[in-house]
Amino acid sequence: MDFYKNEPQTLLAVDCVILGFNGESLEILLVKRGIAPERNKWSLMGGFVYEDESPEKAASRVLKKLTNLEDLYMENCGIFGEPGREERRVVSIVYFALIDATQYRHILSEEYEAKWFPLDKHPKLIFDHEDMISTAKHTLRTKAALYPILFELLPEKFTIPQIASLYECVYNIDLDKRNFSRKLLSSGLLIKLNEKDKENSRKGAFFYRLNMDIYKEKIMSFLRYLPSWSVDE
Amino acid sequence: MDFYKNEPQTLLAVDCVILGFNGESLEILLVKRGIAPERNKWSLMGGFVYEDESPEKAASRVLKKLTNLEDLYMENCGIFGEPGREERRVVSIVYFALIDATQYRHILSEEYEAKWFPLDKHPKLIFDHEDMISTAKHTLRTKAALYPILFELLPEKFTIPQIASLYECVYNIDLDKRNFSRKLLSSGLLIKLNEKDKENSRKGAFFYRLNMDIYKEKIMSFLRYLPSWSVDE
DNA sequence: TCAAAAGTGTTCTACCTACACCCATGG
DNA sequence: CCATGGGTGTAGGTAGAACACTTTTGA
Repeated sequence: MDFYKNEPQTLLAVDCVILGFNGESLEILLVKRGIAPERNKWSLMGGFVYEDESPEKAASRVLKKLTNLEDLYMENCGIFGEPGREERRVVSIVYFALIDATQYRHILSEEYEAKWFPLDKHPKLIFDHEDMISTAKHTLRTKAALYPILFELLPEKFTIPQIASLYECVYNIDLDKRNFSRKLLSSGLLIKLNEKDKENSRKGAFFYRLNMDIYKEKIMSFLRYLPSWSVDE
Repeated sequence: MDFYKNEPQTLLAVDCVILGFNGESLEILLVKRGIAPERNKWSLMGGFVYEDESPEKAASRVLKKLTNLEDLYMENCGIFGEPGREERRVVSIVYFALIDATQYRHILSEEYEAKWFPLDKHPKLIFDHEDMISTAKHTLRTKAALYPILFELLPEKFTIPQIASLYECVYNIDLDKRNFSRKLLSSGLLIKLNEKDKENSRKGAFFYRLNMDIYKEKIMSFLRYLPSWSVDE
């Protein structure tokens, strides 16, 4: 049978806020748009959702097409569907993706003109893409407050000073690295390696890697107004 | 100009997980589906997104059509777009809505056969609607841990025991009401009224109402690994 | 040997938890 | 006058914030 025959159809797109950490600050990957309208202007990487794929799948596909990377951390962070947001009616689902530092300067597809920009200083973007970045930032902050997802931005081996400066720049704050280090170590999330990073200091900071078992289980939230033991599920 | 002429179009729908609190437990509002396919089976209230409205607007419209209520607390909590989720390809955006207790037994539109069911004991639903409820539950818990949104489920005047039992049933836990009460009062969120609720106990519990100024500002999250003062924005 | 960054120890404080106990009231 | 649920007082513990201090190393 052919249901919903008279219902309106819509152009459905995805746009990706692609974030990376260069060790000092957050950057965002933008592309020069290849199609009209607004051709040759900077924008988020995006694309239309095909009929045989989910929006999430479309976002992965689009991301892979640009970066050649798969299995990135990705999360929906908003839907932009105001009727007037583009010349034609397009509803866009926004995802943010976190790219880890080892793959940071990866081979971008030659097909696109893409470039990393400082997150807080990038060119003007088309349509409502700047709003999309704002919601992505907000979602990232909220999410990172409850779940240890910022590790997705770090290489497999990382030091505590590294992740501290990542937190500093996501939240735009100044951390007491001494207390931060202890808090993090007490979480059980990290496994110490017998190796130091001598690049960035005389003494050198130990490398750690994630304890994946614990990482996956750390789906605990702080429950305001609730006792802290009350986390089930 | 006519852009995107050859791009695929999609049926875009919204589905609403409508939650209410009867003073004892959470309930969900379901409807008997009026159109094929799956006509006459229980489902979430939903509808297609029109060409001249945003998905959010569509959700409000659909919600109002069923309940005659406007300006409910509503939030996106997922997108369901796997190709095989319905007979025909439909991408559905899920919203959850919280209905406050005073409007709880409101006049449902006569157009629909709608009924409140206990959230943890409702009939089988069509398609992936049960998964939608799961993600809504999860989003509600996460959200309510960071923001005081559960007040949306209570009437304008409410007692602390009332909200305590609401928290108990959202998180499926047993609270120490004495400590809960103090914690809540110290938040500055509540304004005490000179009136007691004598319905539910001999002594009677004082009514409170929300301090809206503080309620709106309480967009603070607990930032794991971060000092608590580090909340900006 | 000095500067700089990594990391440890220690104190102070705030808050959370548990629980004893008091309060108000209707039957 | 007592059972019931609302609410306060308080003590002990835990965790965060602040910061002095030690460690490691290259220049």
